[in-house]
Amino acid sequence: MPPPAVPDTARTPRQRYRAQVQQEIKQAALAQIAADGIEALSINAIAKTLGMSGPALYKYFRNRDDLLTALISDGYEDVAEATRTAAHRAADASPRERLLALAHAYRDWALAQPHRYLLLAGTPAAAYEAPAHTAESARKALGPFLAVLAEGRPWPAAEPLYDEVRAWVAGTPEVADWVAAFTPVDDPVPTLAATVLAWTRTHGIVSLEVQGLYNNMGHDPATLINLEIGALADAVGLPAGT
Amino acid sequence: MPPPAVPDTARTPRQRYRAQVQQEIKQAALAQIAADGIEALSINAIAKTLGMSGPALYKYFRNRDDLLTALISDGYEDVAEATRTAAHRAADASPRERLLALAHAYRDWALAQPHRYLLLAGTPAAAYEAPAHTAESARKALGPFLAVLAEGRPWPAAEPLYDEVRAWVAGTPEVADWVAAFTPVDDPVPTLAATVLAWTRTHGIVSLEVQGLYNNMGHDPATLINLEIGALADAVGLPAGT
DNA sequence: TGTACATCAGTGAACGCGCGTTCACTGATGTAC
DNA sequence: TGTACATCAGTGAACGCGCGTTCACTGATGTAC
Repeated sequence: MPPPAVPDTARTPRQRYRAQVQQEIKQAALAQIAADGIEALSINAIAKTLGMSGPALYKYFRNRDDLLTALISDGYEDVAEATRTAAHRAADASPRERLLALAHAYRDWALAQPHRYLLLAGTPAAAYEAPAHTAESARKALGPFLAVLAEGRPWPAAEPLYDEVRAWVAGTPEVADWVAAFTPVDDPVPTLAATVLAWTRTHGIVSLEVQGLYNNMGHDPATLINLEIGALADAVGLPAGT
Repeated sequence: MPPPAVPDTARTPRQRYRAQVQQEIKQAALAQIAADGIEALSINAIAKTLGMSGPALYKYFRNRDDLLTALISDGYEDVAEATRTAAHRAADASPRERLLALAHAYRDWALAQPHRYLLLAGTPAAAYEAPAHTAESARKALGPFLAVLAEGRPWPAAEPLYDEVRAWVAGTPEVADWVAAFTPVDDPVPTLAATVLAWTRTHGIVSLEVQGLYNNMGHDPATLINLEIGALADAVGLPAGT
């Protein structure tokens, strides 16, 4: 896990220093979660590993919940970047292959840092209330799926789902904007529905794998990705040739 | 949530009393988890709600981890019973409808008690080590799926998965026994593979729903179940007529 | 270039808290004869 | 039926612990003139 770059918005030395310490705190927090789970996340323990006193962290985060929120936001950004990168890297492949590449990128991200994946998709922390921008962050990660699936055609069996998605789009303009940002498709409904399906299938596989529930079952989850996402690509008629 | 019956193995009054208090402790623990999340599970707090002193609980569970283990085991038993019940209730329906009934039963169980579902399929507790019988418990919940899916035929696209599952069955005799216990099928491989797929698809939908990640998306997860599990039923050729 | 002031990172002491767990005990319930 | 003993549920005191968070402070860094 490479240390995240300090944003360029930090102009003055003090701002840059501040941003850097903030990153160090988050890294230490992630290391702690990776080692002992989310319930072990402790302001005091983080401070100790950084060689600071506990109260010093309050100069950087208002409280424990704030820190947790930052970690989750970062996670969404990071997985979104992972899928975006995969999309760029596979830009020349067939739509079918691009879709598979996205699903595998999602899985690879989760496997490389399971504790972060569980931060986003595990048991929601009771005290933690998802901030309003969570939905938007999730959309970012799914955007590349939209762009690929726009090249498919409607799947007749999914008609009941289309009806529901149609009402959703009609009622929430930002969703239509989101689709438009990723693809200039006429009717966003089949594309959106297919994206929900791709997300659901990928998540189903990845979360069972990350949680260890596939243990002692003899299959490779990558095979499941190929099968399930491949079947979805076929269902919506994504071209497989170059 | 009806109070679980005290097992009949408790013969003497003392044993019956003991078993009953043990159930009450577990119920109080679940209530606590439901209210404040798993990290709020506390021996002392449970004792307080039951009007006992903290140390008294140590007469019933060796420690906090033991209690957690019991809750998880109970959860597996309970969801297994839910799918079994659904299987019996739908015994006269077509195989396709029976499969859908199982998936909906699994979802309904999870929605009725999300905190318990997350105990089984959420973020694994760091300190908690899954006991050896977890895999066996999970199998019980999936057994009814096996029984229905045995009535399907191989799905050509799933061939790569079959290869992996074949090796798994060959290497672990108890899996073959498990299949045999639920259905007298000749070649267990396609049935097992289909069961893994049914589980994965159902879990993908249910876990996103329970974790609230479908929030502000306008679809009914039940529609997704029908679509995804229906598509699987079609892929393996489960008869739809009566 | 030097001085006066403002900003702000970080400290150390202190707060009240609830946690899991142990221990020696009391007193009620059950058992053997 | 009565007595002696064993079992065992439950208590209260005590342990050491680490937690999140507040507060008044020091001292270094940056800014204005």
